[in-house]
Amino acid sequence: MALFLSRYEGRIDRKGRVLVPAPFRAAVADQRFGGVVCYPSPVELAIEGCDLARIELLANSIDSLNPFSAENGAFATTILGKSHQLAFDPEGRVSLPEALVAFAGIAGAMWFVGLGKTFRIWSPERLAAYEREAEKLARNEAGRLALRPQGVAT
Amino acid sequence: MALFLSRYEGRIDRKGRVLVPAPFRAAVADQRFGGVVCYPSPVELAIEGCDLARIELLANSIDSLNPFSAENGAFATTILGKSHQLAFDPEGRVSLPEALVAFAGIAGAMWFVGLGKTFRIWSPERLAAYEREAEKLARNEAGRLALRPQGVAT
DNA sequence: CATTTTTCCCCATGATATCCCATTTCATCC
DNA sequence: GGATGAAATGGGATATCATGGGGAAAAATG
Repeated sequence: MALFLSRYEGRIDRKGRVLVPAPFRAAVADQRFGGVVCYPSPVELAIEGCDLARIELLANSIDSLNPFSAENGAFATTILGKSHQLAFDPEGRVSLPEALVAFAGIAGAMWFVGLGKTFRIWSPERLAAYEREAEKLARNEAGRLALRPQGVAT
Repeated sequence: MALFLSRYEGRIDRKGRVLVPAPFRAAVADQRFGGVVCYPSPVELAIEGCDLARIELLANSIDSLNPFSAENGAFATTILGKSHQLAFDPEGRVSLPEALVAFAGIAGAMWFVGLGKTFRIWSPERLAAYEREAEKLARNEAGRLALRPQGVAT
């Protein structure tokens, strides 16, 4: 599965296209699907993205609940139902759906922030505000994070 | 098995046809049957759809219950007995059976919502109402959803 | 078996998204 | 510091998708 690191500035051109940072493209280059999947973050006012394999994993995890349970429907509708499979054009650009751009409050500029298995796309203002809080939290909680060897890789 | 993501608006034309969103058609393009299977959702007032392979999986699951149990008959009658195999016309349209349209309360416009292995077709009003509840539920239960590596792929 | 009705195939048109190429910018190496 | 290659940007051309409707084949009906 892909690994997204570091951060890069992005910009919407006048045709609605956004160049995905080259290192993020390289992270998904060896996959069946040449592109990324984006959806509104369930916890922040930002777009979240990952590779298709992770979304398939999520779909399988949801499906392994009772297929007709209320939780199943709720998760699937709020995440999978708002996901967009975005293919790269030959130059590595995608067109971000209007709904996601509006959700994240993006107008022109944006930041791609790598989070490992996923990444987020933030409006510059919201990222700045978020980071002030995130740094405090990370400093306080850093002692709790355990590195756990992976038995099953994905 | 097919993966259905995102959401798309649909519409019944004056000949009773509905264009299935191109990405949903692509999701089932490599299957034996060029089309989808639709049935009334057992839990919501919406049409539910999937590819033929999933219905076969469901039929097998039901069959592995006691063949003469009450549950067996109930599932089979309410889902399999009300399923319709809908083939695409050359333009990718299907004609939704009147019974399903009436069940979902659809009159003209509708929304196709991807749920991963399946999708739902909602009347706009009912989808809006459902989503208000679904988002609450998803937020409350989000911590419970673990990404689980898949032992058995489908 | 004839007639009516329905279904499905086929084509035309318009809108949209994608591809493709030209140009510019940036980073790296010599 | 100049040269080279990769990456980014912009915009015209093209293919794909959506939509509407005529007409033939199949099915249902009397």
